[in-house]
Amino acid sequence: MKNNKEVRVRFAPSPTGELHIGGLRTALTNFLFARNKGGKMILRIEDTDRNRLVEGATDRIIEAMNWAGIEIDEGVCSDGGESTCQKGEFGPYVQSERKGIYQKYVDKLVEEKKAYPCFCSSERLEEMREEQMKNKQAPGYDGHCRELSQEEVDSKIKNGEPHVVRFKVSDSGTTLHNDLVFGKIEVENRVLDDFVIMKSDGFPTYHLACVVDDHLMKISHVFRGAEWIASTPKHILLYEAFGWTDEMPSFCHMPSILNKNKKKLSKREGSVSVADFKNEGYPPEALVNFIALLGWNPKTEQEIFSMEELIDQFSIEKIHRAGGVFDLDRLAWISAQHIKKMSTEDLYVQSLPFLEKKEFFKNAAENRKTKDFVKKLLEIEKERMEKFTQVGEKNQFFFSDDIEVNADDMRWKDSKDTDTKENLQKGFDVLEKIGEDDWKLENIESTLLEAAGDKRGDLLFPVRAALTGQKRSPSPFQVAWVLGREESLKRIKKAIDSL
RNA sequence: GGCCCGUUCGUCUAGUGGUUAGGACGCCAGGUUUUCAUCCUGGUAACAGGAGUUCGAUUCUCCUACGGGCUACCA
Repeated sequence: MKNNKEVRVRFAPSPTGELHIGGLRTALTNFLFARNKGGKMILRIEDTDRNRLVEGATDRIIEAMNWAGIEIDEGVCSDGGESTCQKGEFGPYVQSERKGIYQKYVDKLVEEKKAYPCFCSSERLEEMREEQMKNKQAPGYDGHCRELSQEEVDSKIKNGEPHVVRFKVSDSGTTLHNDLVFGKIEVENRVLDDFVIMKSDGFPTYHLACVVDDHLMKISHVFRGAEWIASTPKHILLYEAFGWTDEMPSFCHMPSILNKNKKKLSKREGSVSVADFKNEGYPPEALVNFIALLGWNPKTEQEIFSMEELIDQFSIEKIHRAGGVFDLDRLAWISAQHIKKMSTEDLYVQSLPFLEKKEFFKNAAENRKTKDFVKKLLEIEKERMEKFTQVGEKNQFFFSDDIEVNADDMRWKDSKDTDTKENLQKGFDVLEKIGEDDWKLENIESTLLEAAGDKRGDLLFPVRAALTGQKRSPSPFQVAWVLGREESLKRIKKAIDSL
């Protein structure tokens, strides 16, 4: 690979559904590399399998990438609305719009006898494979149509017989490629069969389309999942057949992402799409951080990264080979770290949609739904949150007007109800002296601590319980601060009266 | 079955021809603390196995095992 070549990488998903976690990793790696090298990031849509198309999938893939903060310089993009657009000089960037281009290149190979039409029925192919399996042979095309005479081919085509085009793979020799992550990978050509490059519906297969496009779009580096390692020799053979080996991109395969039982991540095991994680309330930076660290390591002890830091520190040499297990515990921890670092304003903006879905929030009084109130709540929940879906969940007493609290829950160690009552009254008295304007966290804290003296639990515990109605909760200072003077005093009063 | 790839604590990983094999998550135990959470300290736990090379292998080579991928007119 010439190092003066402009870095151009592409993420090339098929629009068959939501963007998968594995897809996100591929997209992210492409993006990090492009940004690190000052190159271009291209989005190409590979929709040559007409049977698996899912309507709207392209939009959802772009949406997921946007959410994750992966930007596209060229190719298919979102115009901000419902539909997609394309930008760049190497378009179109949607493969179904490039049918004519592929046809031209396939014709060229056929002309040069490097490829040939194949009329074998799927039934025959299936039988052939069964037979091969039975004889413990490697299944593969037997070359049946390789030797068809020109007349036979012409007449079959004239009769409109359906056919595919196969690439002729030599029976001898080996194909070698130097993978940037896995190193030298050598395969004997005889284990490769004459693979299909053009399907009977006139669409190219992945192998052909991807090679033609990567060449025409001047792609410098191909980052893709390890599942493609085995077919890379086919692609190299194609580059050779076209005479494009000089400008062949570097191949860089990424280790697989596995689930707990070390199998390739699949839907059965729970969330696998980026949209799932978004809906579960993980901040995008957290998912990105987590995914970046699966199969890549900065060689330092840093664990928490912003996108900028990832771009800055990315390098291919730090990608490793073994597959990695997707560990939700670790994601949760990384997510908590990101949330802790967020500004309260940012946390508010991101978690509000989740809060608004909750019944306890919908049913709350209007003065508990204000931005001011929610931000105060978030200020104290920031330290306890792993994902946005948890917002308010453990502290619903903030939103409810009649909380119930009983004497047992307010009892500090083995004190008596009369002690509880006394301490609540004491708390009430000192808090009442704080004016509305002075109702600040520091003031509340210092006032209560002063009143408590060296017997903190005796005062603080019942006050906290009276304010929350819960056995566990944030501190009485924080709760009182969020709740406000009036409501706090009201709750303590109510608790006193209940004793 | 064939081909290709991989293998360090349960998980993510660092690392070296001679190290007490390091960090992080999780878990456990302590501490701080009014409870919860945060935070701090400590603990737990790994070089898949076998040969070979070597004075010495976790590190280099080979074999085996295990795991994964591919083996489609899917990508």
